[in-house]
Amino acid sequence: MAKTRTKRAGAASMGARRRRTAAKEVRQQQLIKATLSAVAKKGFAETTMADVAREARLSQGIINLHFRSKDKLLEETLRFLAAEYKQAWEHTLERAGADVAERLRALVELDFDRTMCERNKLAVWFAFWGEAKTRPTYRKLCAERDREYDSVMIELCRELIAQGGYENVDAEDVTNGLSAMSSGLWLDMLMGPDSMTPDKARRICLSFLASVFPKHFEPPED
Amino acid sequence: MAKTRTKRAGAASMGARRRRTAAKEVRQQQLIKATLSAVAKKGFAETTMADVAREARLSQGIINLHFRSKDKLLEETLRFLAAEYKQAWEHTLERAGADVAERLRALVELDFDRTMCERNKLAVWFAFWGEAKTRPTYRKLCAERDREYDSVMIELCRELIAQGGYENVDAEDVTNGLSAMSSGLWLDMLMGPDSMTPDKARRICLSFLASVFPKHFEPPED
Amino acid sequence: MAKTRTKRAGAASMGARRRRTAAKEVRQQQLIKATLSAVAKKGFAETTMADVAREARLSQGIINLHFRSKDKLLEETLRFLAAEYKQAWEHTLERAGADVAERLRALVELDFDRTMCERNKLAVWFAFWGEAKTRPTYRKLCAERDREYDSVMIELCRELIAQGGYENVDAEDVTNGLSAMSSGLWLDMLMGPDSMTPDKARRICLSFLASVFPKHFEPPED
Amino acid sequence: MAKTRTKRAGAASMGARRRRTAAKEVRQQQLIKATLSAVAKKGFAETTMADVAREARLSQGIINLHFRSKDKLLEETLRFLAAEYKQAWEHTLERAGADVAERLRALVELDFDRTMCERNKLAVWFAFWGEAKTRPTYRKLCAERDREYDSVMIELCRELIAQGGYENVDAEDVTNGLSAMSSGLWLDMLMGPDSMTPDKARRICLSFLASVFPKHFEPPED
DNA sequence: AATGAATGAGGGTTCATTCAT
DNA sequence: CATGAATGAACCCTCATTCAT
Repeated sequence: MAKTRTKRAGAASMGARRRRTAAKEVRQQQLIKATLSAVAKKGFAETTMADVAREARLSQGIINLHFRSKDKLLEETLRFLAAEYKQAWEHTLERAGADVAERLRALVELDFDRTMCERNKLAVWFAFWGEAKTRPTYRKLCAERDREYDSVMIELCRELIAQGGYENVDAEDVTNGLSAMSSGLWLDMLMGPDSMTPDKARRICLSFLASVFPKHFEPPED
Repeated sequence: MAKTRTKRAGAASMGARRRRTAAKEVRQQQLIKATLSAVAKKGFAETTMADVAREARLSQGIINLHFRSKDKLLEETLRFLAAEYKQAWEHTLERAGADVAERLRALVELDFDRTMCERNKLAVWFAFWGEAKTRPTYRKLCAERDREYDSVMIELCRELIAQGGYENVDAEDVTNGLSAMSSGLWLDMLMGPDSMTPDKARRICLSFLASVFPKHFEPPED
Repeated sequence: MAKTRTKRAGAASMGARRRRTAAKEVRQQQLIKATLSAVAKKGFAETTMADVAREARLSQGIINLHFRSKDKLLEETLRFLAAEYKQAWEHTLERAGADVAERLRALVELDFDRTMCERNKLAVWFAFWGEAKTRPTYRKLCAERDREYDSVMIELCRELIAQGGYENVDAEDVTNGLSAMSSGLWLDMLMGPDSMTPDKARRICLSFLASVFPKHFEPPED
Repeated sequence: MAKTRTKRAGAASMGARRRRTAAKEVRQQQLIKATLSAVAKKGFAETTMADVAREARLSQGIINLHFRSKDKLLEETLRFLAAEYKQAWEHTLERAGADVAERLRALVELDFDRTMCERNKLAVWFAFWGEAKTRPTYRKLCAERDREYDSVMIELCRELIAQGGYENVDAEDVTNGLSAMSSGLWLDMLMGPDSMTPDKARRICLSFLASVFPKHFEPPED
C-alpha cells in the first residue's frame, strides 16, 4: 500500500557523512564478523538485525542489501564458522611434521588453542547447535564439517593402529570418542569457565589418547 | 434485586468449577511438558507462548497466570529437566549393585538409554545450552547439575583406581572426559541421527572405560 | 531470533483503560468501516495499517488479530462493498412496483442516490478497480458483482423490448451500455465534483433510456 | 604533478562519454515508458523505483536524477498519458473527413482501437484514477484532458443536432453520456477481458449514437 | 550523465503481556 | 482459576533517496 513516501525531505542526509563504499565481499565479511560478536554477546534468540548493524557500525538496511534476509545472514555466518574451522585444521596439518602421532596431537591441541576455543566462539557454536534440530540447513552444514574432519582423523588413527599393533582399537570409535570429548569439553568451558580451562581440557584429551595409544602418547604430567 | 440468589448460584458454580480446575502443581507440570514439546518441535528461538499454550491445549493467558513471564517458564522448564536428570541417575545408582564398576557402567548406560537421549530431549538440552552463555541463570542451573553428578562419578573412579591400582589415572580427569564424551555424543546424535546411534555411542564410552580401567571393563565386542 | 521480550515492564498497562471486548463480527465490521474511511481519505497506496487502526480508535495489532493480514483486510473490505451494493439493489427492486420500466428506472436512480455515490465511496471503488488488474481476487469479486446485477437488468430490458416491440434493441447491449455509463459517470463525479453532479448524471442516464425505449421513458425535462 | 595532462584526458573522456549519454529528453521518455510497463505489470501500489529502473535497464539512482522524486515521475507519466491521448484524437480528427457524423464515429472508434485500449494501458489509466481523489495534481491533469476532449465532442454534437433537427437532444448530455460509456466499457474490458471485447464495446457505443442520432447512425448489425 | 552501495524512516507483522469477563 | 480479545513495543524488511565514485 504505502510505497510512495510522501513526506520524506532529505531522509538520509544526516548519516551521509560516514558513507563509504566497500567491496561487496569485504562488507559481507564485516557483517558476518558483526553477527558473531552480536550472537556471542546477546545469544542467538536475542540478537536482532539492529544489533548486528550496530556492531558493524552500519545502517539497518545494509544486511538485507547484502544478504537477503536474517536467515540467510545467519546461515552464511555458520558457513563462515565452519570454513574457518576447516581451514584451521588443514593449516595445522600442513605445519605438523610427518609423524602420525604428532599430527594427531596437533589436531587435539588445535581444539584448545586460545583462538579456537575463546568463549565467544564457543557460544556461537552452541547457539547454532541449539537451533540445529529445527533448521535442517544448519544441521547439514555442521554434519559436513564433521564428516571431513572425522575422515582425516580416522585415517590418522588407522595408521597409528597399524604402527603400534593396537589390535583391539577401532579407528572410527576412537575418532568419534575423541571429537565428542572435544565438543563436550567446549561445553564445559562455556558453562563453567572457571572449572574447565583449555589447558585442563587439552590434558584430558591427551590422557585419553595415552590410554588408547600407550606406545605413542605419554600420559600428560598433571 | 437478585441479590439473594447470588449465594446459591455462587455455591453451585464453585462445585462445578472445581472439576475443571487442576491443582496448581499439576497445571505447572503440564505447561512445562508442553514447553519441552514446543521447544523440541520449533527450536528455542521460534517457540512462542502461544505455541506452548496450544501444545497444552489451554488458553493464551494461562502461562502468565502460573509463571510470571516467559523467562520464568523457560527457567522452570530447565529446572525440571535438570531435576529429572538427577532423579534418573539417583534412581539408577539405587538399583545398581554394590560393584563399583557396575555402578559406573550403569551411569554410562543411562546416558544412552532410549528415554534419556531421545532426540527431542537432546534438542531441548542443546537449546538451553545454546542460550546459556547469555543467561546466567541457565548456566547456574546446568553447572549445579554437573557438579553433583561429577562428584558422584569422581568418587566411583577413585574407588576403582584404588581397587585396580591404576596409579597414573586421575579420577577427575576421567570423569570430566567421560561426561564430556557423553555430551559430545549427544550432539552427534542430534546432528546426524543416522550416523550416530545410542548403541554406538554407548560402545564408544565403554571402550573409553575399558582403555582406562582395563582390569574392570572388557572392550565391547564389535 | 528475538522472541523473548526481556525488558518489557507493564507494556500494555497504559492503554488498558479503554479496552473493551466486542463480538468478533462487530469488530470486523468496525475495522472494515475504518478501512473504507481511511482509503477514501488517503487513497489506496497511502493507507497504512496504522491509519486503519487509528480510524477505528483501536490498537495496531488488532487488524492482524481479526484478519490475517493487510491483504485479507482489503479483500474483505471489497467483499463488504460488493455485498452492500448487491443488497441495495435487491432492496430497491423489492420496493419498486411491478411495472418494468419503473423497476429499471429505480435501478438507475439507485446508482445516483446520495448514499450510493457519495464521493468517499466512489473513491474506494476506484481505488479497488485501480488495483484490480494486478490482483485477481479483486477482479473476481468485482466480476461476480457485475454478473448478477447485469443478468437482472438484462431481464428487465428483455421484458421492455417485448412490451414495446423495440425490435432493433439488444437487451444485453443496452444493459452493458447503461451500466458502463453509470461507472463512467461515477468517475466524472470523482474527478470533477463540480462539473458532474448526481442529478446531472441521473438525467444523462435517463436520457439514454428515453432514446432507447421512447415508449417507456420520457426525456427528462431541463 | 599530472595537472598539465588533465585537460587532454578530460577532453578525450568527454568524447567517449557522449556516446553513452542519452539526451535528457530521450532518457526521460524511456523512464516514463518503463513506468507505464511497471505499473501495468505490478499495479500502482506495488510499483517501486527499482521496478521502473529495472524495466528501463538502468541503474537505481537515475530516476531521482531525471525526475526529482517518485511523485514527480508518476505525475510526469500521467501527463504523458494524457498528452498521448490528446494527440491521438487530434490526429484522428485531422484524418477524418469533413462529415460531422463521420468525425464523431472516428472519435468513438479511437477509444476502442487496439493500441488505445490494450489492457496494460487501461490498467494504468485506472491506476491513476484510483489515486486521483487523494492527489489533486492527478485530478487536475485528468480533468483538463476531459475538458478539451469534451468541448470538441460537444461541438460535433451541436452540429449534428442542427443538421438533423434533433430538438430534444442536449449536446452536452450526449457527450457526457458517451464518454462516460467509453470509460465504463474500458473498466469492463479491464475486469473481464473475456466478457467485454473492444468490438463489442464499439458496437455498444455506436448503438447509443444510433438511438440518439437515428438519421446519422445506423444501428450496427449483429 | 550514470552508477549502485548505503541510509534510515516507516511499513506490515508478531507476540509477551494484561485484564474484563 | 481460566479465557481470549486487546494492546503496543519491537521485530524484520522494504524502499525512496542520497552521494562517492
